[in-house]
Amino acid sequence: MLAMTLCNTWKGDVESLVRALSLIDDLGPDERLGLRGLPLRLAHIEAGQDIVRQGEDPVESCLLIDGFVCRYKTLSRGQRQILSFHFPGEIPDLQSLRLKLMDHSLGALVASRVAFIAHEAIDALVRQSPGVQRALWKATLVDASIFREWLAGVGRRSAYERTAHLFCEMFVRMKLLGLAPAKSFHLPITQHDIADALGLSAVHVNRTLQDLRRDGLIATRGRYFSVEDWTRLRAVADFDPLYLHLRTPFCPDLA
Amino acid sequence: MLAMTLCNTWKGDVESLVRALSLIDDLGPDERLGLRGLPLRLAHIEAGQDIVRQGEDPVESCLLIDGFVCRYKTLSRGQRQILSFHFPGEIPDLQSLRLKLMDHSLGALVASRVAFIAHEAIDALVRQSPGVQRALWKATLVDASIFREWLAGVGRRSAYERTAHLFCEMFVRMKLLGLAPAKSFHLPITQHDIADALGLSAVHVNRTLQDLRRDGLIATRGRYFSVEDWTRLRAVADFDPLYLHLRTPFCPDLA
DNA sequence: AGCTCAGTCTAACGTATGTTATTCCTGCGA
DNA sequence: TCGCAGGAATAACATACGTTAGACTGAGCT
Repeated sequence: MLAMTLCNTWKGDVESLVRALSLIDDLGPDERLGLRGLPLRLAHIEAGQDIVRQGEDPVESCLLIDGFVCRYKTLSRGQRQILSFHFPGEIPDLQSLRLKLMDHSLGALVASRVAFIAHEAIDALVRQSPGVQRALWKATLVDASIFREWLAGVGRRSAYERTAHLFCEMFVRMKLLGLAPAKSFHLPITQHDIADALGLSAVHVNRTLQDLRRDGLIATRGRYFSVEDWTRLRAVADFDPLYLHLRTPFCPDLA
Repeated sequence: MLAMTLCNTWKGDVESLVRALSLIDDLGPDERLGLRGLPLRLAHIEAGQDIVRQGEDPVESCLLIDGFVCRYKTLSRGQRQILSFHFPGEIPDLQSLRLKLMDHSLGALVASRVAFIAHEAIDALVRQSPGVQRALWKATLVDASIFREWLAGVGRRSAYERTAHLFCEMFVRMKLLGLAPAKSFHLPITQHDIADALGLSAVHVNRTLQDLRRDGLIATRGRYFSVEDWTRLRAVADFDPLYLHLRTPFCPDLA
């Protein structure tokens, strides 16, 4: 199979988007219908490949169907800062609908399936459906809110707290999307990726993970992570899900 | 005079908003007219006072007319992380139009004049003017882009580079707004504020400023800062104004 | 079974930055 | 003119984290 495959819309693909958007805004039947009608161009992305690059001027945005992607910046001396992680149902580069040039890159951390949606199509939908417009704007604002939380974390939290916070966020977001059935979840990222997300070195992430395990807060097996003590993990991380701006407040239904 | 004064609209106040929005999006005559018609509730904010607080659910947003404000988060152990600085003409809490609860606070760094605009009024304008809607969405996206740049800075740049970068950003943004006539500008912030913005300690900011001065990159006199060597400052900071998403690319008209 | 390679882990050492505490300015109000 | 207070500067010391280098582990491939 080619790296990029062109297909027609398959209705099931856009359901994850509807579900993800419903987490932060109330979608009526018309809005759902409008979203379901968006024309999709399906594509496969290999692990490690970029979907969009810093400086480009894309004419479509990318809905993640399956896999795991991150946004990142590359600085002058080659250092990488990961800005966000994204799960199926999210549109990581929705901002390119309004901002002409990409100020960062979007890359796949594992082999992923994405659906490109032409900006023209989104614009047309948004013009005729204020509800969709509202939901999409809100989605970009939640995005920004997560950047703020990360900024505060990198600026003012210790490596230990920061790492705990990342696990809290990943856990809650995955749980809401149905990607973390119980207390454990599959996060296909390396310690190096975690380091680049938290503004740390890979070595120190390793040390910190060991500390978190020793303290009984999390457990890891391969790339499966599990929350061993949600209450304490959350306390250590100073995690308050307010910044995720969820429509229905998250209640940790854990033993 | 009272701390909060109620007044009617004065047309001049909203011109700075029109000007600021024009930096990132092309406003037609209709859009300008719509913006000028927004009802304003003027207020004075004392230095050090909060305008909105984390956790609140405001029903209006705040256009900064005069002064200098910042957004910040307060973490569990009282540490403060400043998330952004804002100049006259900007609406620092525009996001509260769509996001119910504030995930951070907005505070005045000096005595400031602001104009509150009811969310209802903005919503009404946005419904009838897609152009204004577009411009405001874009403004929140530029906001997010700046958060990303700061995140990359705090995560991956040294204190020296990070401080240089802040001055580059402040200089360019102030110049575009007409607040930095020549190469110098008035930034009414303490070294402590700079520390909280860059994720550093105040002591280290002091050391770093001395280094920047020694190297002939900037000069400071009280709270007046000046760029002494734009080319080198920019190089040290790895500053690329792309992330400001300006409509007309910034050309440093410096000797 | 034996490679191979990516990823994890360990160790020793270096340093950028934080902490605490004190002194020194400087602008401003009385 | 003096006194005051907030901010800037300095000094001595502490440490969280980075760097470099190497050994270990396990999943996939032949």
